[in-house]
Amino acid sequence: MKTVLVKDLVREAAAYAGREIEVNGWIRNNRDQKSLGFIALNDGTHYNPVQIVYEKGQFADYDRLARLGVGSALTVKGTLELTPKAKQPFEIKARVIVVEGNSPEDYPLQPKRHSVEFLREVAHLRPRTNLFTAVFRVRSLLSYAIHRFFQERGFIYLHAPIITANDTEGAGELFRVTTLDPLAPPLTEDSKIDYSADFFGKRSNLTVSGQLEAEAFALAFRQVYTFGPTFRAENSNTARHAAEFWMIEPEVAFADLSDNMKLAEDMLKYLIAYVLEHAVDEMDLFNQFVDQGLKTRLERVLEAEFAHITYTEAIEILLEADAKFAYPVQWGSDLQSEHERYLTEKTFKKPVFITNYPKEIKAFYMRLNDCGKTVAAMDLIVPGVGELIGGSQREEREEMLLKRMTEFNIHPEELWWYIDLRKYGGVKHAGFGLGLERAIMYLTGVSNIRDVIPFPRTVKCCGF
RNA sequence: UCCUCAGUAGCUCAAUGGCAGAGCGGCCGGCUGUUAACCGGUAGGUUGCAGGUUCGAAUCCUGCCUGGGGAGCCA
Repeated sequence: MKTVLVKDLVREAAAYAGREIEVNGWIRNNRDQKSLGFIALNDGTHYNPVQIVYEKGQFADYDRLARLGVGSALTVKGTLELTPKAKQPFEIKARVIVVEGNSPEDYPLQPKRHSVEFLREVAHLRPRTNLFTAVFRVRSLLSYAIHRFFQERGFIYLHAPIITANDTEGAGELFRVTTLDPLAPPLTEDSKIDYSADFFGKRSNLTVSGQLEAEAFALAFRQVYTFGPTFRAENSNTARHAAEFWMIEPEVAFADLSDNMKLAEDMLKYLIAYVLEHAVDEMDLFNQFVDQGLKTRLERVLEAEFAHITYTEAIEILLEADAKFAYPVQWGSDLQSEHERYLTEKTFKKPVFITNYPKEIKAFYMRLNDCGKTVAAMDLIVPGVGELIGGSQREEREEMLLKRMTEFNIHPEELWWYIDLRKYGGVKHAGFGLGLERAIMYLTGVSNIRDVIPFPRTVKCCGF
């Protein structure tokens, strides 16, 4: 007999009504009475478990079935019966129950609410809980939706390298990649580590961004995006930072900053709509147990035009704000978390693009505006999460790029190929970075990044 | 890295200087088709670790460890 998946039963229960079927899965809950018992069995294909009914008259080993623990794996053969008056739309009246894998009484998950902190300690079992089932199904759906969005628009998917020797971007601390013996590395004449003897013949590290490589491909394919793991060795201990996370970085040739923002807004709305449509049960769970304003907020975002303000306007709003900030507001300083939160949660109550930041507080590759004081950068900040997207129009003028690199103390010879892109058919182009995990947090209301990554890597934490 | 709060049964928590407890889960029993079922019984503790104050410490003090929240940095 072919095993039927619960997701198919849910979709066309009537077609299976009265028929003998086989299902298998793991026990979420098992309760027995004098003459019959009920098992909630989750087979991994659907948010909801299927109810298995077993009757004493049918099973010689009824007492043993009644004692099966949560987490046990079963194969069940029986008849599907529609139960329109009950909480569940259908159930399976069992004829045969085979115990595939027992789960003893020390199984950590109970049929009750657990704290997310406890569940992090059993990261190998937490995907069997309602919350994490929902989170990781949404993570998968969202990843697919991201590919769909870009592929539908003709973007080329670029696999940017994971190991690089670009030591110049300054986006956080780097994880060194080396095959040298840490106890006895080869030394140069002046007693420094001789990286010319290392695997790549130079210092190398895990990527902190695929953007520079994406620019090269954008100037060949016009529209590209990267989607892959990114690594930062920053000693930051917050609910929004991980050492290993996934980033999406579109890059578009012949595009300026306003094209860039249009793309970001279209993308975010597409992703929200996709998840609301394809993860109905999961979104209901988040809305009920995690963040009660979630669905309403996301639905409003779909209809709203995102706000657009310049950095200078943001400073003016904050200076006039009726709020006390721990950090002073002044033109030239970067916006603090509290400032961003005020703008997106109090002033606008929706996503806000902030553009044209002072050149001193942004990266060297961002295009200098005509005023000479600001660069064509944009950050998208959203309620609850803060910065979700950071991007810019890139500096396509070779002379200007070299000048900016000098200001940032970056040696041109280390990025000779990046400068070449300006020399040979350089055009205006723009792109941005979206943190996948931040997007999941925004879409689910889950407030800790460790709870949207299957096996999170953070400072002092690399278990599993 | 800084600030801050917490750590008591498998889980969630109570006990604030004087006998270490409850709910859930586990185990045993009962039960009308249950829905995180319900009812009864029962087992389960080096109160994070080390030291100190005290007649007496889960409770007060010091150090360390672990975790949460916030900040910096950023996505």
